[in-house]
Amino acid sequence: MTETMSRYHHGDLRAAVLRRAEEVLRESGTDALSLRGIARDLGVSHAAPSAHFRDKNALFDALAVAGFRRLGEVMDAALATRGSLTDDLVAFAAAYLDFATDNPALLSVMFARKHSETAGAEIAEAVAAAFAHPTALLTDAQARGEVVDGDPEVIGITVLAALQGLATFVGSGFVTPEQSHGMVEDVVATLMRGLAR
Amino acid sequence: MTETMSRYHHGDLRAAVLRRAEEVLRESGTDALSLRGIARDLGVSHAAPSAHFRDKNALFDALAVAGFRRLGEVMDAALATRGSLTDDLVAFAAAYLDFATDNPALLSVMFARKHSETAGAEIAEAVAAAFAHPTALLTDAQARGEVVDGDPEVIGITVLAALQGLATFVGSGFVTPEQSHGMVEDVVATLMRGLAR
DNA sequence: ACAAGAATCTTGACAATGACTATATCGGTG
DNA sequence: CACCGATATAGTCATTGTCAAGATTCTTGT
Repeated sequence: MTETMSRYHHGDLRAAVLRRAEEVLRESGTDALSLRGIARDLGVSHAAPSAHFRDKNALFDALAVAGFRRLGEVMDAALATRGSLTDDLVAFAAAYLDFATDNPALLSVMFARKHSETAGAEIAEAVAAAFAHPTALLTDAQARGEVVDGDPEVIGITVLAALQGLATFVGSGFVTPEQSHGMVEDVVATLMRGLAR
Repeated sequence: MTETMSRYHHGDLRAAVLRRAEEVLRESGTDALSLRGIARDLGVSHAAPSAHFRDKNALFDALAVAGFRRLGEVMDAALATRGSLTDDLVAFAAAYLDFATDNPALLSVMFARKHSETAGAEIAEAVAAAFAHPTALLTDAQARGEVVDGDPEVIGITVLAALQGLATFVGSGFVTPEQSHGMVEDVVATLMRGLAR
């Protein structure tokens, strides 16, 4: 599985393309990403990736799926050891923001608005899987009576939206990663207590 | 001021370019936006826009500034008539989400992570101006004792992040505009009451 | 009024990219 | 072992962003 690097002109492209694409995304941003550039970096011909990705959008779709898978793993890891609900939420939020800080370009690709219809379903599945753990965290707490009654969908989306919004602010530079790190606990506390006095 | 359409080959480009760019953004999305295409649509030579926008990024920067200006106007209008804090927040949130629904591509340009350093300051200024009204809404309420004590920065960012996150979900199709519309009141209520029981 | 200079627009060119077609090579299967 | 699909290559094309001169319009100082 890991023995064939590129003896000939064959190998496990697709995986290599995805890996390299994520690297470029992390190191140089979205618009530094080109199919030809990746092919060049991997030592294959400029049209080789087209055998695995019909389109550049297909590559973006695959990157989005992979991104949500990894984000899901990160959040699962953060929620492996359970404490109080607040502690769990802080850990979850910190993990989300760390991911956003480390992969800002990937995150914006994940939430881009141009996924093909066919890939949309696959992405939606990956999203559901990624957010399954955190939403379960809330619905469980709701079942135990630690969280307000109400549509779990609304509650979950509100929390996730707050984190994604903060991640967007970090990604666009309006909030520094340090600021976001320092704010996580207070933001979660604000979400828990609510605004009203 | 509005008399010179384009008798000759001169006119008020820059404004025309910005206007057309926003149209393309709204109608066809970000990657359908090309300098040459805009020039073509406006009947000028392909390099004409370069006199007003050094770079394609410079155009994006200008679009971001214009976007935050318009977003600020929209929010100001929504907060023109004040009611209860909750009502005001709902009106504000609805206006934000309407803007996001009507201009998804523009919103992603506004929060893109590649603003030149020089333009960064101008954008930051526009952002501050746009969010001045909503944040004042919260700090005023805080001063009147209607909102929890605590760092106003954190409280404001939490609310704005929740809206921006929801806007992102709408923009990427994970939440439909209808759903977001139906959720606004509940989301604001959730933010007001908090999660904890 | 008018010449000088700045601002704006045009034309031409170039390299890079995404996408397409035709062709060659590899791997597995009957 | 021949066949065929999957995979990779080479070649080509239109489009795009960017740059460099050069032309045209507007402004400004005198």
